Amino acid sequence: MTPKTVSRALNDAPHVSEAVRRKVKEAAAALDYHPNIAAQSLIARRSFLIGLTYERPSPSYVVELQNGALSRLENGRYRLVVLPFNHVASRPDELGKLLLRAGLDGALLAPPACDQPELLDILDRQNFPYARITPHHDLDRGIIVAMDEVAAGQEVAAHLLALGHRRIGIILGDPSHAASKGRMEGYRQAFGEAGVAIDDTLVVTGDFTYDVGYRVALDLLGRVPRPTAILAQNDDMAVAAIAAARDLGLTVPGDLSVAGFDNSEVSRTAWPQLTTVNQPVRQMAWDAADRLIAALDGATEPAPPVRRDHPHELLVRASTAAPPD
Amino acid sequence: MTPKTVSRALNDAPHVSEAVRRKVKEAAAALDYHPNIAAQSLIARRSFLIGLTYERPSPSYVVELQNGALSRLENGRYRLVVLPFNHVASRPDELGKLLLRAGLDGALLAPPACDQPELLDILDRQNFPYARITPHHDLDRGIIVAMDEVAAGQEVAAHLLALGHRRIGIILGDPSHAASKGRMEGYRQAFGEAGVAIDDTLVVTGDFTYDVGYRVALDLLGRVPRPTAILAQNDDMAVAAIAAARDLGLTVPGDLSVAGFDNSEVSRTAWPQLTTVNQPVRQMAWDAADRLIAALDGATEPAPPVRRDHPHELLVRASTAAPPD
DNA sequence: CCGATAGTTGTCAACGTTTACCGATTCTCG
DNA sequence: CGAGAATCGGTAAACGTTGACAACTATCGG
Repeated sequence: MTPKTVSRALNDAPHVSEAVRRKVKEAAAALDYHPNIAAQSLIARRSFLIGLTYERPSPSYVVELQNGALSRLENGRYRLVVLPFNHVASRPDELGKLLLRAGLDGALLAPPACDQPELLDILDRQNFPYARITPHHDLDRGIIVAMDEVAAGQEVAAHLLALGHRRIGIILGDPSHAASKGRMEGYRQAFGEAGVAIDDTLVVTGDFTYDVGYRVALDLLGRVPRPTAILAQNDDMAVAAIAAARDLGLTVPGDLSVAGFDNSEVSRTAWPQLTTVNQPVRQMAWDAADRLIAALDGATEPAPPVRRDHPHELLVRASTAAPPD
Repeated sequence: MTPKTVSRALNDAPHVSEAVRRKVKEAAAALDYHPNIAAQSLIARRSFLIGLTYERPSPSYVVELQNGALSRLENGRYRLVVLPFNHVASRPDELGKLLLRAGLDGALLAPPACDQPELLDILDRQNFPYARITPHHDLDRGIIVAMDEVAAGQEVAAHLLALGHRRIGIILGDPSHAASKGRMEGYRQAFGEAGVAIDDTLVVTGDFTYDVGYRVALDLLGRVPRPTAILAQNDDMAVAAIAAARDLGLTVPGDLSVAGFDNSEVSRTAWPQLTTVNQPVRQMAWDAADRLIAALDGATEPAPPVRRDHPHELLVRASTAAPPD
């Protein structure tokens, strides 16, 4: 029995009698034999590894991302390698090298890596396949899964405006994440439609983390007159704003309304529960993995990079109400 | 110039003149050439992949685990493959097959996989290297990193007892996690030392999640007379207990003290901030990765499986106080 | 100027699997 | 019953890199 025969039997290839195939499979099971993946990779010129890269994210976002991708990968041959990387914006070339050197078949790029043209250039130069999750620039490059961030931002801002708020503080996320700009653009639209001017002095910049969110929220709440509502660009910063309000003796939503973004776990465990926008991270990650794999498997044609939008949803919960008289 | 020479130059091996080495490196950089990892793996008989497996965990725990492991791996040749797996207890053999088939050099086993003897048997049979993070059984198998969970449980329970609480509700974690038993053992010790009997009717079982924690906390708080304190076996369930108390119109810590476990992010963003025990997850994951790699690299001697304990710390914050009169 | 020596470069085989191809056997059907 | 087809098993080569070892080339002392 040559190795060739074993290979054919295990791979359900033709030219092997059923009797032999069964015997081989039994023996393989008994010996816990598994074909050497390195040898398979060598000949197939693929590693069956997919990378996932992200940057200093809230834990629930990362886990959703991973679980979404993994739910597509499981029961397949592909494995998921995690490659977090900080400060992509300052050195996209290093991340590029890291990805190329890691021997991956392709990668899933979460923000802000998905919006680094330099990084995309490096990857394109080597024909390295990638899927971008919620990118905002260069929407003609690579596989793209997205949501309509502008519309989502518009909806949550319109919600506050409809409740009667006029003096609204805005906490932006990390400026290197393009999502930050998209959501802000949505706020702008909503204010425009309501005929309300955005007070630029009430727009402050955070970085999506609780700690910085708490600091800038304290700052906002110290203004005179005080804002009656805060729009935070993610839930962590929104929860921080609630904590800051509480520490100043304010009640939410009585004295202050707060709205977040993401529908992360903390938005539900917070008190009061956060009004937020559901970002379908899990589904987007699944879709990104699905389309990346399709591109890898049908190596012939690189599948048209059609952008696909996933639906978002405004979730009105207990942290927003009409402004105090 | 033969491939051999290129190999020697890039690997800083001897027998290459500096001039050639420099030229090769320049050319490699210019062409973005990277040696094929599959071929290297084939000859080295290693994949340079390390697996990380865990089960339905709180996001912050997973992220800490990953980041700890990754902080050891970065700048090295090893890559981290994530393999979450649910219900290990019900089918340890499947997880074993998954790990063996994934072509890994070794794996980090978080709870509850680290405590499945059947799984360890399967891995041992194939001489598959693994490091166990906070295991509670078979403490003579494999590389082990741990913390003194019993002592930690004892400290947090002693804290509540010292404040004067006598009617204390206990919310256990998922029974398939051995940590659940270890912490409970610590509670028992503290009660014993204080000469207080544990009221078994006030011991309820959760599964480490917020939702189930909320449900069982509501149940506990409905008892007559009501407990004056709740010991939850992790922070998610503790935060759920606070939410349940609030929904019943009780104040924390005025009417009810609540203590958690883990020092997860939510324990700091909750209000009031949680009294909890810091579990050095990140450091333990780093250590586990470090020792696993040491074992893989020094393939000759499998490094004595010395258990190593990492220090925990009781963090007294705002969610605990003396019981109401 | 020659031989020894150190330093450098090249050749061959091997890692474990699969693809391409070939020969042998069995089967089918006129 | 024999020709052709279908099926089965086997051999050689290839994937890209590295270890072992052979060969070549300067350099230096005598």
